[in-house]
Formats: sequence, structure tokens, C-alpha cells
Amino acid sequence: MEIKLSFEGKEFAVKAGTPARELVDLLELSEKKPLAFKIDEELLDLHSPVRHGGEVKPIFPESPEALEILRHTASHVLAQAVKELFPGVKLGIGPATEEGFYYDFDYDRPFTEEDLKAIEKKMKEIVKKRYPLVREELSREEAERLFSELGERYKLELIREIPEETVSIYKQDRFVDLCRGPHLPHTGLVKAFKLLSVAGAYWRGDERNPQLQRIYGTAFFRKEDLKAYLERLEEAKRRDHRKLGRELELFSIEEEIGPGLILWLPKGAIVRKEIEDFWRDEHLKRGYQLVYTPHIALRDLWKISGHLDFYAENMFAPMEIDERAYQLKPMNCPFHILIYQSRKRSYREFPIRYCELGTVYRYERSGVLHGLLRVRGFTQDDAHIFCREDQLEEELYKVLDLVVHFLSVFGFKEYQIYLSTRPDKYVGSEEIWEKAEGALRAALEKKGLPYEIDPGEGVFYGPKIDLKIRDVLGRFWQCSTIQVDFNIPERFDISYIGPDNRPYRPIMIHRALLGSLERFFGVLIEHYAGAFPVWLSPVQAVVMTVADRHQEFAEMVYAKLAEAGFRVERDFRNEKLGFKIREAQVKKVPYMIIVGDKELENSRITVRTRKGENLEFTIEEFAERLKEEIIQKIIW
RNA sequence: GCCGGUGUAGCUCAGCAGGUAGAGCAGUGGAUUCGUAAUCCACAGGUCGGGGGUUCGAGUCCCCCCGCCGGCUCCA
Repeated sequence: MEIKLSFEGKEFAVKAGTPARELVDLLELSEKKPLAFKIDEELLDLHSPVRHGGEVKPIFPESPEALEILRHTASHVLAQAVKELFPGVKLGIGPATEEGFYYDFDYDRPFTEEDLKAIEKKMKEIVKKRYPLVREELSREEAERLFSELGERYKLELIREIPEETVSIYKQDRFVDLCRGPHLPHTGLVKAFKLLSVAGAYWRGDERNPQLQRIYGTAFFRKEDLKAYLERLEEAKRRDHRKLGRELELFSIEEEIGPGLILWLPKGAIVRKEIEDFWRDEHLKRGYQLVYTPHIALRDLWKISGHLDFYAENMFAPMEIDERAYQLKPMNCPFHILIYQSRKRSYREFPIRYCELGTVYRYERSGVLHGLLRVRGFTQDDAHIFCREDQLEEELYKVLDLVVHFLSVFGFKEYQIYLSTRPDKYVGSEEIWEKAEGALRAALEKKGLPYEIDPGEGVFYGPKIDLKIRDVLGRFWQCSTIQVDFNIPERFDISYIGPDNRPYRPIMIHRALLGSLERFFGVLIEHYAGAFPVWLSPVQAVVMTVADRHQEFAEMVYAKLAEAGFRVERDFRNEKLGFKIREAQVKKVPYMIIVGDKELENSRITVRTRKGENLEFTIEEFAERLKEEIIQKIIW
């Protein structure tokens, strides 16, 4: 059978099953050395047979697809090295990932740091040998025989689940692996790689399965790229909110209090206060009503809401008071529902939007806790919107609009958006799910936000939109979530009176924009590397004297700024100026106001920014600048 | 929860093969009055995560527990 290919406007035909490497000469690419081809979106390495026609795109080391191929081959090199060094080791899987690659191994003792070094050394030898990768196709029986001879029980398990009759394997030197590919032509191209860590990982990600040892690494075509990546890791370490949180005295987590419970220190609390003020103002402006609700409620409330059926494993255990069981709240929704129900509602009131910075407690398994990003007690910037079905789309649009507004104020302009659809375990009719999913989709499209579908990942009570924000290092963090809920209105049997004087069931939207103040704060710290914009800075300016004789003037400068409402501190200590500047710099204070002889003389102040620029102002001019910067929420 | 690592002064860390703790920074006191990232001197500060055990003797060895770190599973 002939297969038609096109490349740069020219038409070619090859026999089905022709190895893709023959295309190199056919397309006259031997000079440029492609690593693989893409034929109509299907990635095909040089080892694989051409089976489908279409537009051919050669993949070179610079192509974005090439890294994935490189890393996949790197994982095979890793596996070969491990098998040679540790006979008896069993292979799991070894794919490329976003940032690198890993391979899972089953071995009778844990791998150590030293093992990693030895493995790396062995890998370098394998790379040096430039072993060609060879692809073979086997029948399922042949493959089963091969891998059972090799004692690869996990591979056998995989083979048994492959629907096709033939499977492919890749060989290099004496190493064989069940693999779909694609791979590099030979191991010699895996030049810049590094093993990073070992960690436990359950076979097939299921905690009922045995736990394997996963070795993580990364690989690039060029040494410079590897170096840049490792530097980025270092940079991420420097920005770690747990480290900065301690250094800048923003928050702390104390063993005596318990894991996952946050103390907001004064410097962190002021940042939170600014965020909260902004949040409340924006909500009130947009027709939200502010509410407050308790931290605990009778267990029965959680029965009605369904949380005990669907969410019990995430809730703190009940406590008994006056012979009645109470539980800490993991969510705010039941309370908002009861506020809704506190009197009869009319369609004229709609939409009703209740918002609350509500502190919730969720039991998270000990191993998942992480600084501010994953905690057991946190404050959601929560809101519940009650509306009619015909208002749903409009309300969702407004919520999206508000999210984008909020996030961009903090400097987050890029998002990954996921629309999660109906899961296996759900309440409500299929029809209503479809309607809600449609409304979410329409709102996203109207707002012009690109999104992906996350099938089956919705919460049991309704579909949702999750929004992940990209920080300066290119990492994504989930904060915002917008969920439609058809469960709770039903369970609480809430209603409103329509124009025809008959009761109707409202639809409820459940949404958090920043997600939780704790997590958002953690992300912000890392995003700004602790150097907050002026409006958020715990200390906006420090007035520092050069010598004691400048104190009087400095005190006046301080008083004026403090009276104007700025967060100013005094550093009149008997220390050298350089010392004071260093300290303010380390604390990431945006403005350092220097008062010495010169300033006294001409009644102006010298202002050093934390970026190192020197500016000169009258006090009034500087106050004006600060004010503007705060109002505009300027980021620098 | 699971696998691996780790836990010494507020912070960062040293403490070799078991002989009853050390540095820098921070803190306190003093001297210095010095203009853009660390002035000098002195002092104080630790039940070495907790409990049990081995030993004449344990920060160092063994066991149990707790926290933290890297992952897995889960998630705002």
C-alpha cells in the first residue's frame, strides 16, 4: 500500500511500513539531522514505520517536541544504568515529564544519594557509547515471553492491558524495554542531563499497589539549557515562601500548635489586611453582600448538606458539647444557605450574592501539608450566588470578569483554565449538568478565555472551572475555582417566589477567587520574591539618619509620613548608614529615606529605592508619589 | 497515610571512630557619630525534637513517637 506524504509543497509516496529514517534522505534532510518526524500531529521517530500519510514536519533538537523525545530516551538510559548496577531490579514505567523524566524501579533496598551518583556515572558511559536505539514489533505472545523471561512483572502487567495485537519494544545495547516511543536515534545525544532525586511512588499511582522507587532527572540538548534549568531551581529555592516567610517575619507554623495551622505574624497580617480591604471593596462595589458565619455547627447541618456523605474523610472529628455533636466547618456553603433561608426570598432580589472571608478546617493527610500552600485551617475568599437559571451565564461571566481583574492587579496575567465535567459519583440530573456545563463554557468563551476540558473531574455537586495562575518563574498554582451547585439547594429545599407567586428552586454558584488567603499569600510571596509592591509592603518606607544630629529632622519626616497614613519605620540607631541600608534591603523595604547634613540643609529628602536608585524629593512630593503608587497598586 | 531523607542556641550550620556542646548572624550592654548591602569589644543564650533502652558514660549506637523536607495519592 502506498502512503502519500507532503513536505514543503512537494508530494511523496512511500510504501506502508517504510522506516521513517528513510525519509531523511527522501526529503533531503541528511544535512540537518532531524531527530524524528511529525506526520499530521503524530510523532514518529526515525525507528518507526510510516503507516499514515499527511503533512510531514521534521523535528530538530530546537523543536519543542524534541525535548520530550530526548527525555524519554534519557529515561531509558537511566533504566539501563540501573539494571546494570543493580541486578534483579524490576522496571516500572519511565516517561518524560514537563520538566524532565523519571523511571520507577522495584528494588529490595532504597537507593541512596551515592547510588544516584554511581547511576549518573554509568549513564554517562552509556551515552558515550552512542548505542543506537532499535525498535522492534512483537506479537503479544512474543512480548509476554520476552518480559517473563526477563522477570519484568510490571511490564507483563502492561502488555496484558494493551489492546493491540502487536507491541513495540526498544533496545539499546543489551537493554530492552516495552515502549511506544518515540526515541532518539542513539544514546549519544543525551548529553546534558542530571539526576535530581529519588522518591516513593505507587505502581500506577494507586496506593493499594506496591510502592516503587522513582528516580527523577532532567535532560536537555545543550549544557547551557541544563545549567539554566538548575539555576531556575536555585531561584525557586531562594523564593520559597517558607524561607521568606521566616526571614521577613510574615508567618510561622509552630509545632506546639499543630501541623498545617498558620500564625500570621504582624508583617504578614498587614499584607493580608490590605488584600482583604481590597477584596471587600471590590465585592461591595459589585453587588455582593458581606456576611460572617461561625466556625462550627451541629453535626446535623453537615448531614443535611451532604458533607458527611461526600466529604467526611476531609473533616475534623466531631466534638460533643451539651450532649450534641458539633463539627468544624470544611466549607461555608451551608451557612450561606441558611442566611438565604432566614426569610422568604423573591425573584426580585436576584441575584443574591453573599461573600465571606470564611475560615474553614479540613483534615489533610500529614504527608501533603506544605507551608502556606497546603494547610489544615485556611480562609477562603468565598461567595455564594443564588440566581435563576436564565441568570446563570451572566453571573458566571461576571465572576470570571472579577477573577481576571483581581489576579491582574496582583500581577498574574497568564492562566491555565480547566472546565471539569461530570464525575462518576454525582447528584442531579444529566440534563441539568449539561446545562450548567454549557453555561460555564459560554461564560468562558464570552470572556475570551482559552480553556481545556478536564473530563470527569467535577465535584459531585456540579461542574466547575478551575483557574491556575502562572507566576514569574512559570509555575502554575491553583487558586480560583468556580462551581455550579445543584445539590445543596435541593438538600436544603431552598426556594424563591416567582412572578407567578409560585415557589422555584434557585441555582447556586460557589466561588473562590484567590482560593484561600493562605495559599494566595504563599504564591504572592514567591511571585514577588518577598518584595511586595508598595500597597502591600508591610513597611513602605524607613527613615534613617546618618548621625544622631539628624534625628530631629528625621523625626519630623517620619511624623509627616506616618500621619499621612503610610507604614513608615524609624531607624535612628547609632549605626553606619550602610548597615541600615543593608538591613532595609534585606527586609525588602521599597523606600529608604536618608536624612543627613545635605537633607537638613536644603530641607529635602534623599530616597533610595530597594532597586538601588537614588531620588530626591520634598516630603510632600514623596508623600504624593507614595499615595499614587498605593492607589494605582503599582508593581515594581 | 505510604516510601526515602532529616531534626544541635531565634536563624544558618560545625561537632572526627560514644568521654557530659561550638561558630557566624540575630539579641543585650558598651565604645564609635561614621553618607548608600554588615564598625569594634564584651555578655548572654542549648533538658542536642520527645520518650525508652544499651553503656561506667550517648548529641553521637538501638527501639518507639512527633515535626519538617522530597515525592506518591489527594486538594483551595
